[in-house]
Amino acid sequence: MSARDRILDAAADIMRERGVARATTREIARAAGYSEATLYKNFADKEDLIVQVLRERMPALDGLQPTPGESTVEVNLAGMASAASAFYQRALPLFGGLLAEHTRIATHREQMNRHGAGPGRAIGRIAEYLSAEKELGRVSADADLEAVATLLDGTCFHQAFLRYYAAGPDADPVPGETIERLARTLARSL
Amino acid sequence: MSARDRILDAAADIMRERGVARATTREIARAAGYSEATLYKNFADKEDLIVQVLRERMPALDGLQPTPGESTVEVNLAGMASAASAFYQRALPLFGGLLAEHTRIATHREQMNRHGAGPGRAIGRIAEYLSAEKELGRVSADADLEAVATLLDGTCFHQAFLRYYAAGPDADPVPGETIERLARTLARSL
DNA sequence: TGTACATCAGTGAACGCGCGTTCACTGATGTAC
DNA sequence: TGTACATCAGTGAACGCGCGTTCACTGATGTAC
Repeated sequence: MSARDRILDAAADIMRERGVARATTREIARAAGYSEATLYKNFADKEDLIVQVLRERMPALDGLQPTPGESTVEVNLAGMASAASAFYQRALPLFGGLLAEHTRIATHREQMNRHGAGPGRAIGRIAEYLSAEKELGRVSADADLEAVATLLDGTCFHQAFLRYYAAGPDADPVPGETIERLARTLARSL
Repeated sequence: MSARDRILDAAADIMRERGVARATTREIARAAGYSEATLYKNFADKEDLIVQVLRERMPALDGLQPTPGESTVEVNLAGMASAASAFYQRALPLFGGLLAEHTRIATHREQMNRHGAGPGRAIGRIAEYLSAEKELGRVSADADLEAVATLLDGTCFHQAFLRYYAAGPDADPVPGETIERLARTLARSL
């Protein structure tokens, strides 16, 4: 494992646990087992390090692609909600610190746009799935699929945020019962 | 207008525009038209100043109490969504910076709890309204009102977040059409 | 009415610490001949 | 096989700046007698 990787790991850990504002180059280097000078041999500056952590250590958004036609739409909605909220719970501690500085938000936004990622991406995927179900006739023809996707993703984000706010980076996952109630309610509108 | 008030105003402005991380005591004092020493005559330390800004300059959450039985439930839902998303758009620039530091989140959370405020408060109010409509028979008896309130508030929060992320503290409000589609979709489940 | 003193809003200038960043250097590992 | 040199990962120690914070001080405004 290269020094670069070890430093990225340490930086992600510290950003997650102590927050971006308290993540100093000294502490990151120390946690990685290197000197600060080595950190600067691998990254142009602290900004660069943070950007690379966000690019390379951001958790993946998996489990958002149920097979249309299988199981029930409600169950599939719940599955996607579970995946999305778990993703946001892991991503927020890394990502949230950006909000302290607008200039840094801008930098990050460009990175994400170029990378095809960024927040709100989940909405598109959920809407795609629902659209496929519509083709199959499993959701009503006049439902507003985009709105349903927006409601589901937005609420998952918010739930993750509330838990992060209340219990920090190691908060429990959003309870299954909550997720099922959200999915059931949204399914009623489909 | 007291020095204290002027300093709170200046601090709120700068936190909103440049972000909490870039809000230094020097710049706040300068914008308020006082010396830093005066700032420290009025506030114990920078932490204290920030806490007071969050307490005294946090925008109000108004317009969340439609009269049950009036207009239509769908229109009332849209009105609440509009109020909530406008509130979050104004609050996020002040509030968001907290996420950079977990210790500061904790301090703020205690303040808010003691104050009876904090995020998620809107959910209760929306659910209350829906409950009154249920009494009046304007929403179906088996609807999950708590879930509907959670979906509405969460999505407003997320929409505000997405706009803040995309366009900074002076982003346009969430479009009326978006809000209406969300309200219409949720109304279908009621 | 004048005098002596207390109070208080406010300040310029400095202090010290923490943090990002850099510099000159070392020791190990190729590599050419 | 040995020698001379290049390369490269890595470091200790320092530098300088920015920022939060404090200190000693000033000038204006009561206030008692």
